[in-house]
Amino acid sequence: MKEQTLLGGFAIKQFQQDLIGWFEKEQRDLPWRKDNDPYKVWVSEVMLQQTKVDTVIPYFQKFIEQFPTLEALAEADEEEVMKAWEGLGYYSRVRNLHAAVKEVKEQYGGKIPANREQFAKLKGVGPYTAGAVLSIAYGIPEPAVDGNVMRVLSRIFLVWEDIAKTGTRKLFEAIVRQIISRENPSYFNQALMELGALICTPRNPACLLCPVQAHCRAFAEGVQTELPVKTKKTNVKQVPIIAAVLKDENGKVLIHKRGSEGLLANLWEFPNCEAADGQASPEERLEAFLKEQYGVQAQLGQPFLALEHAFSHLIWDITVYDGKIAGKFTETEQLKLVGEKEIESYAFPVSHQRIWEEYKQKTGGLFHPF
DNA sequence: AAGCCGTGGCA
DNA sequence: TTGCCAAGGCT
Repeated sequence: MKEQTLLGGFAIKQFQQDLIGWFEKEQRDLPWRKDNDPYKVWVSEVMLQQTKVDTVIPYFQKFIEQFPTLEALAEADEEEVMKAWEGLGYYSRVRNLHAAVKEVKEQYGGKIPANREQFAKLKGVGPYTAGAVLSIAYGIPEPAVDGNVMRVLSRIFLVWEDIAKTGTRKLFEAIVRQIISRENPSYFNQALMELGALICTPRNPACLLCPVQAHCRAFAEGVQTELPVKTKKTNVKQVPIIAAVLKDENGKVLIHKRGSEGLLANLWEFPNCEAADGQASPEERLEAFLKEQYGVQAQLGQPFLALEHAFSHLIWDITVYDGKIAGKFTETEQLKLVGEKEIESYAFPVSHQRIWEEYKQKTGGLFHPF
């Protein structure tokens, strides 16, 4: 076995002691570490997926205040839950969490299952989240392999596999299963991640302060900055977007709810479409789109804002017009006219929050009849 | 398996 | 300024 080759001569007990001892002394005081309530641990782990601790803290506190228990979240309205996630990104996380929590309430009597088989079946619960919640909340010795853990272990055991590849995680899980503390799997897993966040960082790891320096093969060979191996691919394409803040004769604003799949699913937005490459003028194109897709007769005014918004895989170049709604149309669940005050209770992506902020400034928040 | 899915911070 | 990165999961 490859793992056993890797582990040859490795002082497991001493490593556990050094690692956990350091964590007991140096761990950060974080809001989700105040107790081991499985629900709160779960919420924190979902929020922390691909998201920095500093970003998560205020969201976590507000979320738990608003939905203190699994039942409270299960019974909450979708719109309210989306709003609580507004600005955090990766919005399918919260949709899946909401569905999963309902599932736990109905199928497991509100108790989060204490085994990987059942827990990992829930929506949005993958191998990492399952291991994290099971070990932290229930003390079960399951691996919780995230980016931190792969980085730390790749250095300690000199693993040159590409961590960008899907299958590589399993190799690290196999290692963790052999070295995890059976006495305190919670601290062991958390310590590995905390070490990755504070000491064994991607660039300039603080090896001189590292509690497990003596166990680290990368440090011994002076190659810690070459690990982990991670292939990158950046293929970001630009997408031109035409958007509009449209008011009716009463000064109400038209907003649209995005579909339930894909980018920014279920979030609200100001009506917009992709700009054509050349041909028709942007104004005409958006007006035609509004008529065809929404049955809305609109008359665009002037562009008042141009902004660029970068996602991980694409860039929106948005030109925003003001304008007015000319005729009647039918409001639906996805297409609403709302008052200026009411807008703030809907969840918008950051790019459209910016549009609204800018619009309010330009108009002084007042109705103007063009 | 590889591409999709957000956002803000930092060198 | 630009690219890269952060406690991943889904399809």
